[in-house]
Amino acid sequence: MNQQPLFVYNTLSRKKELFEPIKPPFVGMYVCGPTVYGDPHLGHARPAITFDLIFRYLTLLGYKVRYVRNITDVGHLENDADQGEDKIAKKARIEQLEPMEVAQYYIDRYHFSMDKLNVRRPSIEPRASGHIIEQIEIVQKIIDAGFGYESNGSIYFDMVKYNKTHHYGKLSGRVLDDLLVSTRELDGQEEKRNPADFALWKKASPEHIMRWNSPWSIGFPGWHLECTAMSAKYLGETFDIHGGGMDLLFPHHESEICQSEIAHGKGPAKYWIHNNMITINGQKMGKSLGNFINLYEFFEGSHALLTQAYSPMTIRFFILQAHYRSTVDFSNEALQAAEKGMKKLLVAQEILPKLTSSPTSSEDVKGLEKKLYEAMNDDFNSPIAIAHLFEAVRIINLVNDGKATISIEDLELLKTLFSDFVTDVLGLKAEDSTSASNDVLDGVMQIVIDLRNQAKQNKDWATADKIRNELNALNVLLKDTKDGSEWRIGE
RNA sequence: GGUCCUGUAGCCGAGUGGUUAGGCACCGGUCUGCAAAACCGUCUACAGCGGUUCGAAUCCGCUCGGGACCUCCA
Repeated sequence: MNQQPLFVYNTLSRKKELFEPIKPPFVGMYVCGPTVYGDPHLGHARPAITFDLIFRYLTLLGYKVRYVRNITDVGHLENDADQGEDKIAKKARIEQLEPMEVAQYYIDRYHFSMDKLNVRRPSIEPRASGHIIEQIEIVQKIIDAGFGYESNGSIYFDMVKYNKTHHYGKLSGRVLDDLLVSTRELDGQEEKRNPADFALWKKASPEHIMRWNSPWSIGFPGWHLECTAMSAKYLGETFDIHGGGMDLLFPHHESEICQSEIAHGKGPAKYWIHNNMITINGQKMGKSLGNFINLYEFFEGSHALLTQAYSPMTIRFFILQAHYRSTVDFSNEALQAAEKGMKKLLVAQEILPKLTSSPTSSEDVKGLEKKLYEAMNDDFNSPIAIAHLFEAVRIINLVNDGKATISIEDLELLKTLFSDFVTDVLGLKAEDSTSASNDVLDGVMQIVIDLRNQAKQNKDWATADKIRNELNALNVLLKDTKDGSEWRIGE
């Protein structure tokens, strides 16, 4: 385990801070998960992979991480946080399904895609609909404290009152007075004392099918409430890391802070970490823009913007090649470059166990180890870590070609580094187990290679090339070396 | 309009006030029957204009461009 200090960028302070868990070696991390009313798309992959990286790296460092990522299956409304139809209920109405049928269907689709991307499942994946009681309790606490008021059966958070005693906007930098001026007019605003107030509990209209009993009305919880309730339940009232996409910074996370400050008397998280967005041709993916590509389409290449299919690992590598706080612009060229680079890395990892050691090393593996930890300790800088891993790739290939030597200690260290960083932290793995060893296939390939070698000895290049080309067409690659021909499956 | 981020070579993408990021592509070389792979090497950069400094792509200002949030979106 590495003992160098870890620095993380905290959105609260807008700078990198030394990471010190509240109760080491335990780390509590809460990340806002998907609202399950549609297929997971590239935008869902970014936070999932970002916080998977953080989860995995903290684990490598020896922390005992409890990672909670919720599923929003109620309360997230169309058009406005306080108005409009519930997203899941709307889908259910359109497709004539139970709301929970819709949620389950898309949860399964989400899990399938995340598993493909080799995103580790969180420690706990709570659903908002399963925590209505906890949410009602928080609303009651806020009312009791005098910061929630009832209006026509709905409960709202009194922002103006809050701002007098607390610092509203500490996370997003928003100023309440500006919001009061710029908030646009919406239906139903007359229930609120102030347009900036947000809903804690909404009374259900007659057609609203997802509804629960509460002290105030039959209704449903406000969107921001679930994260406050579930994070406190599983991680405590103040925990280490709260994560999510930058688009959630305002108003969602800002509102969470308000709720937590009143209900618990303190902010929910010590470190706030936000991943940036993915853009397509320089523009954010968005429903209204109609330019978002779902992950199934990526895996199959079935979208007009895609010139080919991209494997889950390619997408993962592509995302990790940029720092999580930068926007990543999607393009076929960038994805193809990522695909090739990743294969180079993974092929080197396959070669690694076959290397032989020498009495001395001509390459600096220990320096590499230091650089890898330094990169990750600097706010999880995966692109730098990957750049250093390509240095390791060069060493592996040099040793494999007999152009460099490596000691037994360095070889073992190199294996450890690949296992720790490529497999465990970056979560990269070879795809398509079709290349898994298979005695029959090995035997057949040996026969084919022997036949081709005979042709080569007879200088029958036509036959030798024919065999190689046709194997190529089957995605079997031949590589002629001094010691004979090697083969592997894959481009 | 308000708040904030950003502009790096053909493409993608790191970065520090003074020393090669890295990947993909291109070109040349080694190797090979020819390839592929690998390795070696070359070549394209820091939006523009000022300022601070011995020195700035890196700090400051302005201009131009791109983006995010303020509405649902990860």
